[in-house]
Amino acid sequence: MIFQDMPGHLIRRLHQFSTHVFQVQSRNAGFDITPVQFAAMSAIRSQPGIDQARVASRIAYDRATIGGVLERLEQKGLLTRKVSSRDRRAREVTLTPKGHEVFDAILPVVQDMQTRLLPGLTEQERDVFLSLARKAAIEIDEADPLGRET
Amino acid sequence: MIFQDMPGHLIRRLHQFSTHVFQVQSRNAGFDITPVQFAAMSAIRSQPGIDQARVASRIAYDRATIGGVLERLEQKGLLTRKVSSRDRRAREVTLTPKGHEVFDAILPVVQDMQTRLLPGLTEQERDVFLSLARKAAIEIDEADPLGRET
DNA sequence: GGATATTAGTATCTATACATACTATATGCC
DNA sequence: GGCATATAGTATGTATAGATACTAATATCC
Repeated sequence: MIFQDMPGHLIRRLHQFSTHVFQVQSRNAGFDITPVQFAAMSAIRSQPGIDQARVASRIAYDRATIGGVLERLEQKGLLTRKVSSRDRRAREVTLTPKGHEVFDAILPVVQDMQTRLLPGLTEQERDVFLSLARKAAIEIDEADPLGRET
Repeated sequence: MIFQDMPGHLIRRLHQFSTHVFQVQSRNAGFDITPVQFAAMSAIRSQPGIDQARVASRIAYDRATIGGVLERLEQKGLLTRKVSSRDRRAREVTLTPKGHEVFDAILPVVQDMQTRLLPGLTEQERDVFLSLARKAAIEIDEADPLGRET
């Protein structure tokens, strides 16, 4: 099998393009937000006060990576972290007003770009692709290699 | 749209799983090779003496990343780099005998794992998914955001 | 044939991405 | 309660991943 046709390479290529589009669109809209940062903010917005470990498992990253991501978001003033009173090991994360502002502003940009992540496919083909991707993703979540739980 | 259902997130999840499987299978087989390192070796094997920039464009990476990847492969004794006589800026890359050995040994492992990168899909579904992925990848190559040329 | 534009590789910088190990804390069990 | 175990976050180390800028060398154009 030719390397360029291998599933692994194809998947990587799609992912690379996906992050590329995100970066370009995000910057064009005047933001300095990465895909992971957006994902983290999305998780925090839907669950204010969530702790870091749960942010990580929600969006399927490891704790170490998310620690750094949240630190940078805090430095940008988009969120706050405070030690939980129930569990002094945990840090509860919440979006600041500025964080909400930025998220609300970038959300439509991110939603718009989703249709451009699979160029050259018709809407039907995209639907087929995505439903198969969802099916695989569910299986991956169950095997749980860095997946969620909870 | 729920974050977990967004195309961008699904694609990232598949990519993450794909590299995870690669890492595990590669290690289980006794190798210490990353997906990019395998990709680079594959390009070099099919074109001995290729220069670094072409390795990068063949496998759709930027020059800077590939520079580091090739340096590490050289340190492991899997390839050699020598300044081209035709173009003193370029470095011609070739697999060493050890490099060939390692590549030949890991190739079947990599080919085997390809069918496991989309768990939960039937063979037919996988074929559909992959043909759509290929279609999108071709489009991406033409737009050429970090893509090949040549 | 010399100025100009391109190109190959590297250096630098930022941000993932994840394994592993370590500290502090919490929980379970007896 | 006291101890073994598990968990949250951080620290450390390695490897991408790519933007940007810089140097050296080549190609192009007049």
